[in-house]
Amino acid sequence: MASSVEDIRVAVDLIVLTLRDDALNVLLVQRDDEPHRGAWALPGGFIEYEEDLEDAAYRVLSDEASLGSGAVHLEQVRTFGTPHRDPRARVVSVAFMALGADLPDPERGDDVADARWWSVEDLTGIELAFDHATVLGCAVERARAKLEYTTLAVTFLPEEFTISQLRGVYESVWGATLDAGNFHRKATRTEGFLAELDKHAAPTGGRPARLYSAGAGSALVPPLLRSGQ
Amino acid sequence: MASSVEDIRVAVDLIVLTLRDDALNVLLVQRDDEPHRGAWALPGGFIEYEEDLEDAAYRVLSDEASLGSGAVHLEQVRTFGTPHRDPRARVVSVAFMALGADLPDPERGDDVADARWWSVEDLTGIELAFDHATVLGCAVERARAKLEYTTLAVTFLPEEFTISQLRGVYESVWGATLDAGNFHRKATRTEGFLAELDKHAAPTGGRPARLYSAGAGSALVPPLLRSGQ
DNA sequence: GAAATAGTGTCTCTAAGACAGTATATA
DNA sequence: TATATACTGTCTTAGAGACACTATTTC
Repeated sequence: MASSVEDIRVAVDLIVLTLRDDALNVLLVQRDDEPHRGAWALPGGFIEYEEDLEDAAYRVLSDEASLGSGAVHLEQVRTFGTPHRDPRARVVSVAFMALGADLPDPERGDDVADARWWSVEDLTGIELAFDHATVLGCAVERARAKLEYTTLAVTFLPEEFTISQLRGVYESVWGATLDAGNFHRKATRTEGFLAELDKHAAPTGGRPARLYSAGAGSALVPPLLRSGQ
Repeated sequence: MASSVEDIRVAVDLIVLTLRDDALNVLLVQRDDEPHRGAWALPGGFIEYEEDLEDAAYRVLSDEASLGSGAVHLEQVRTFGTPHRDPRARVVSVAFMALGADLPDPERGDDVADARWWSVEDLTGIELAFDHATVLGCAVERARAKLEYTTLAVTFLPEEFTISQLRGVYESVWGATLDAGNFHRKATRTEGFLAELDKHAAPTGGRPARLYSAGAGSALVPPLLRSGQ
């Protein structure tokens, strides 16, 4: 039987990123079915006929990752649709990146043998199902790049945070060390990045740090570039 | 009859951009069928079962826009898939942006009443078919942003070009005026942007300009920011 | 010669990086 | 007191913007 356009399926794949122990982590599920049974994969699922792409992404987040929509920033990354990327059928998959703070350990969802957080760094060498290594790499690079010229870093932090925590986001995601003093000046003097609160964090063996929340802006002008490090 | 996932179709839409008379132009086709008969739309088409997304984009470029693949830079922008964006069926459309130099006037393709270049600026106020105004806006903003931190501007120019022509690309796409002297210094001293040729352009009433070709780099470090204008 | 376009020099100002110094907590 | 963390000040340097100046062509 010749396959035709009616056999093309549309899916969403999710790259759920959070910080755990100062390392960028991604949520993967272990496949319970062929193909790639037992391999780790990005959570994903087919879209329904009357469902927006974003809604499908939130549904997968809830079903496969047991994460509510409240605490995450969701953003489309790219669409992957090369024939035979899924051996069963032609699947065109829209990749979404979801960023959140302190995301919980996932419960095991449907059609999934296991689900857990992986440090992105530890994943080099581990083979993922389908083309998910490419998809993951694409999303991680997007996140790294967007820290430079947007306020995206705050989505990895709780509502209230310190400058040190914010610097920790940059250091963890970029895998670089930043000068604490210079970062402090840059973060506090870039308009729209932060909103200063009249509160301080509980001290951790030193001077208590002032708390901030996310500012009104979304662009960082001028940007906070990696290159100069 | 209830619609199901078998009725979802995947398409590509093309935002073909070039410069004509120092203005950013986009190629639009006039629809010959309902819905939106007579309205102007982005060229697009459904993907085939064994066809990569990029290949489908090149096919549409050739069929509907009568443009070969040689002279364009093709890049995925975003995927649009909100239900009812096409009233006939559920269509998930992957938007591709195609940039080229001196693209010719299109011949009229199949299923199309007319096809022509529009100045992007002149299009404000004109209603496009489907959600194509949003798609176009998304692509134009992407192109504008990528001029800042990539060498994408050279894709709007022929193989050999002058610094003035390159500055003209920035000025046309951004709709801004740049200082000629400062731009010259920035362009020639940013590593990887340009390759100096041992040739000069024919003079146009002044000192003949040196010719350059695209350099080996794709990133502009440090970037050439709009914000400071 | 004037006019037009190309390209360079120079001054100022912003902001990044290096790093020393100060502030405020705990032990 | 020492130590740890948070923050601020200062110096140097890179690079952007403003703009004057020189270079090379056509008319």
